Amino acid sequence: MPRVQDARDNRTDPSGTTAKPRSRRLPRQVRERQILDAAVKVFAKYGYHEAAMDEISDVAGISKPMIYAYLGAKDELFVACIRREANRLIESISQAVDTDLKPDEQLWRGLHAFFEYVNDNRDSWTVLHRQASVQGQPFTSELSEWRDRAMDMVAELLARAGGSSEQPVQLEQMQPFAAALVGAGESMLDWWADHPEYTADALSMRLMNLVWMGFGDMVQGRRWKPS
Amino acid sequence: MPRVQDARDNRTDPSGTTAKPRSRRLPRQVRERQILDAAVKVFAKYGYHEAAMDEISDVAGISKPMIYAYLGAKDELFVACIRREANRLIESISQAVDTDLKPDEQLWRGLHAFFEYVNDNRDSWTVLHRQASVQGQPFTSELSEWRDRAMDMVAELLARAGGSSEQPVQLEQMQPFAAALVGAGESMLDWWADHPEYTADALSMRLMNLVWMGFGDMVQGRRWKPS
DNA sequence: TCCATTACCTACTCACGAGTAAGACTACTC
DNA sequence: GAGTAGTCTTACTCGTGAGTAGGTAATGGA
Repeated sequence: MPRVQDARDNRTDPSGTTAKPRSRRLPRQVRERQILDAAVKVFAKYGYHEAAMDEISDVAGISKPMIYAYLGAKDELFVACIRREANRLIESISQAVDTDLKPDEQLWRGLHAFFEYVNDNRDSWTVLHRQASVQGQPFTSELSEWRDRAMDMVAELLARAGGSSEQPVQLEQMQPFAAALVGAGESMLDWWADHPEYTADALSMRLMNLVWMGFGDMVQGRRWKPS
Repeated sequence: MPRVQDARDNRTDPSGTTAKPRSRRLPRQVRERQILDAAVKVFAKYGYHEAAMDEISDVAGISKPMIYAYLGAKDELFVACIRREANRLIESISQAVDTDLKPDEQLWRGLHAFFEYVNDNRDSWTVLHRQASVQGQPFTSELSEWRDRAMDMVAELLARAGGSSEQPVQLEQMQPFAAALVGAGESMLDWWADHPEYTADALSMRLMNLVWMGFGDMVQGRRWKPS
């Protein structure tokens, strides 16, 4: 007769097949990080709706009520993910951009940092980008907010590039261009996923050429190069 | 005592509050169109998962089993929407592009047609674009397929623009640029939703300037104009 | 060694929504 | 006017998964 009663205690699991032996009694802070890590992974894999809280708790190596206790309901958890990952991404990019550099160089550094971050943090990016659609209201604002922040950063960068001290460019004027640029980057990233033979370097260089030189110049063989 | 028994017959509904008096016994073809119209509307409003079959049937003015009888399960219905709307969009654009024109002019017409289509068919566009994320497997292929078709169209256009008859450009080379361009358009469109004061004309012109002249040129005051 | 606190669990409930069974009604044909 | 094909409905089932009730057990301080 197979062990029926109480075979659930993974501390004594003899098979070694249990995915993650749960470490016991860790401080809240540590657990919260583990939960967020797991949530990002699972949300990236399935998207918000298909992601099951049960799976997140599994991956985190903890039971479901802990998630609710520490980070709240599913949508709150999702918002927490967005917040953390958005901050990380924006942080990475703004660190790469030195405002003392020439405008084109700034743009180049920014783009490059963007591509590198995404390359190194696929799940993070997927959660931020692939989920932008979920329109179920509660966290929609949170999602568009991070996007706006990113957009503003780019718009500012473009405004610095386009204006002089005598004749500054309206930040607003730059907004549609910023939108286009961010979207172009995102889309190229998607395309990259199916063509991994390219490097982050090569792709960000192409994007830089497209937005800085324009296709008209490129057709004639002119290229942008980092100084 | 309020009417409890059999108050459901909307043919005799006296209140006038019934949303849509159901027209009765229409041929299959007509119903299918109505269902697809309703589905596009509801999918656009809520996204795939949040959209309820019950609501679609309501909006279509028909009962739920009819949807299953005519167009199959939810995912099949969704695929049918994607297919129809993608065809309409691509049709619109390719009609606008006359391959006899100069390459930049072709590009301009294409962009313009794109912006106009989306302006006139918000729901259609939303379903195609905002849902690209849903990774739940069944119809993912359908979704990426239409995107690939769009991308190929653009890549071809760019290849024609960039190559000469002696030295043709590899279609493949154009792919990352096509991706960037499509993404830029999509993103600008999103931005547009929050800034309706712009016209389709103004925005497509900006995008054209960005991708054809490049930001470097634009900073110096050079602009692209339609001939 | 007792108590309070904090970490942690199993085993539920309960709503929602996809999908269906079973048949009614209409219109057309022969 | 009986049969048949196609339209259309109500009223269900039933799985799934978010969220919770109600506890146990480890830890650290008094």
